[in-house]
Amino acid sequence: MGKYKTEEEMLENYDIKNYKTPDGYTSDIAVFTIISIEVEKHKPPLKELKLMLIQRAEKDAEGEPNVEGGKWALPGGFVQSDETAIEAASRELEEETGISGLKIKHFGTYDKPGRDKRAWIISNAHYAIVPENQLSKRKAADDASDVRLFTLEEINQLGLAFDHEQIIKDAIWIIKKDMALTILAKNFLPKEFVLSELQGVLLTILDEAWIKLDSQFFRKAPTLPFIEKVMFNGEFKKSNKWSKNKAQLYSFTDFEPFVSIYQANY
Amino acid sequence: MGKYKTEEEMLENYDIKNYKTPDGYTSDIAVFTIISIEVEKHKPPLKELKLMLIQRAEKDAEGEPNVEGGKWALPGGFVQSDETAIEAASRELEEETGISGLKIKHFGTYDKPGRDKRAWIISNAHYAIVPENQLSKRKAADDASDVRLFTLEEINQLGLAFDHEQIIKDAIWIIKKDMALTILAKNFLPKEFVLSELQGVLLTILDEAWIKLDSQFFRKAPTLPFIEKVMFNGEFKKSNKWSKNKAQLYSFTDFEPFVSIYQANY
DNA sequence: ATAATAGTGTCTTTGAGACATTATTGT
DNA sequence: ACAATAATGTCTCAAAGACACTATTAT
Repeated sequence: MGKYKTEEEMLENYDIKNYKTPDGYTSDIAVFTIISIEVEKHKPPLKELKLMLIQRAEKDAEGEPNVEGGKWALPGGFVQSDETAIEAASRELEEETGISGLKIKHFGTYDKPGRDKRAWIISNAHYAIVPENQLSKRKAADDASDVRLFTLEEINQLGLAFDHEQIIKDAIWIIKKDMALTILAKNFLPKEFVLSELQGVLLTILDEAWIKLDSQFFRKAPTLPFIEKVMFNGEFKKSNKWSKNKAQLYSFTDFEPFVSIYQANY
Repeated sequence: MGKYKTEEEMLENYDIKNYKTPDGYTSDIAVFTIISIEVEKHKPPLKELKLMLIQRAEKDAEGEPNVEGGKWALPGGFVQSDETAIEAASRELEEETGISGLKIKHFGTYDKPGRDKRAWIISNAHYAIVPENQLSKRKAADDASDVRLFTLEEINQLGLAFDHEQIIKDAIWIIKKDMALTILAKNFLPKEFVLSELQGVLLTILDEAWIKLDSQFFRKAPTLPFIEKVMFNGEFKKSNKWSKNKAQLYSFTDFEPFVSIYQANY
C-alpha cells in the first residue's frame, strides 16, 4: 500500500456528492441536580442526585402514533445549521427550564447505525448541572407535567426511548469522574458553602470512606487548594444554616487541580 | 413557559423534513507515536513524541485546484452510513497505515459553523497511539511520501488545513490528561518493559520533577498498583536491552486506577 | 443542661524527598 | 578495573488515619 492509495482517499474526500449524509444532527442534555430534603431545623439535610427527563408525546402533530411515544427521554432537539451542538444544548435547555448560564459539557457522540429506527440520526450528548433546588422550584413541583426529576434508581425502572439508557449510564460515569477530578462540585453548591454541604454533595456521587468520616473530612478539606475561607469585614464569615454551632463559609478559588495516577495515593 | 412549549418542541423533533441536515459527517484521527533514537548501545534512547499528518493534494480528481490543497492535515474521511465515527476512524487508519487493532479514542466533535468553507461538515476527532517504531517502520522512513511524522514543534510552523490546528491542540491536551489519569502509557510501550522505558514515555508527555529524578522514580514506580514484575520459570524476568546491568521487566495489570483531587497530593 | 454539629490535639504510621551507597555487567 | 545503569539503605519531614477532646449554641 503506497502513495496512490492515500491520494485516492484524499481526493474522495473532496467530492461531497459521493457520500450519503446523515438525516439529522441532534443534541441531548442530561440535566442533573441535587435535591436537599430538610429533615429538621439545624440538621444537615438529606441530599439526592436527580436527573431531569421529559415524557414523549403519544401522538405527533398529525395525530399519528409517535415513535417511542409515551416513553421518558432526555430533553434535546435538532441542531440548527448556524449553531454548534453545545449551543443547541444551551438553547434547548433554556427553552425547557428557563435557566441559562449553566455549565454544559459535551461528553459523547452517539451515531451507532440503527440507534434511531427512523433514520440516520447523530446525537451529541451533554450534561448540565443545575445548582441545588433551582430546577425543583421551576419544574419538579408540577407533578402533572411531562417534565420530571428522577433518582437514578427510578430511571432503571422506566424503559427509556432510543439509546438514552446508555447515554444516561455514560453521563453518570462521566459526572463521577468529573466530580473526582475537577471542581464540578462547585456547580452543585451555592457560591458560599460550609464544609458539610461540600461533604454532602460529594457523597451523593462519590463513595469514599474518608469523606464519610467527619474527623478526616473536616481535617483535610480546609487544606484543599481550590477552596478558601470567605472573609467579611476582616472577619471569617460563618453560617449556622445547618447547625447551631456556626460553621465557616468557603468558596471555590480559580485553582485548577491536576492530579496523576503516578503520584496519587491508593 | 409551560407544557405547551415543551410538547411543541418534541413534536418538531419527529418531523425530520423540517430540518436542514449536515452536508457531511467525517472522522479525523490524530495518530501519535513515540520515536526512540538509539544513541549508543546499552544507553537509554532519546524519545520524542510525534504526530502523523498527510499532505493534501494540490488538485482534485478533475484537475481543479483543491480546497486547502498542499496543506498538511490530519488523516480522515467521510463516515459511511453503516458505521460509527470511531469505526470509520479505525477503517481509515488501517487503510492509511496498515495498522489495525489500535486503541482509538473519540475526544471531540467539531461542528462550528464555517469550520469548512465548502459546507456544513461535522467532524469527530479521535486519537490513536501507535506503539513505538511500528509506524516509523512503515511510513516515516519514506521521506518522499505525503505521509509524515512531525514533532509538536514542527507542527506549529506548518499552517494546517481547516481547524486542524485547534483539533491537534485539543488532542495534545487530551493525551496529556489521559497519560496522567489512565494507563495510556501502556499503548506506547511493548508488553514487557523496564522502568526506564516507562520513565522515558512519561517524560515525552508529562513534565514532573519526581519522574525525572531517578532515585524517586525508581523507588515509587515498583509500587504502582497497575504494573507488576514479569515472571519466567519461577524467576523474575530481566532484560539488558538498555543497560549493562539487567533491569527488571514489568507489564501492566488490569487494575483501573481512579484518583481524586480531594485526596491527591499537590 | 442537653444534644448536636463544628472543629482541634495528639499520637502513630505511612510515604515522600533527598542523598549516599551497593549491585551488576559489557567493554 | 571502569563506567554506566539499576536498585536499595537510611534519614528527615509532612501528611494520613484514628480517636479523644473542646467549642458553640438553639432548644
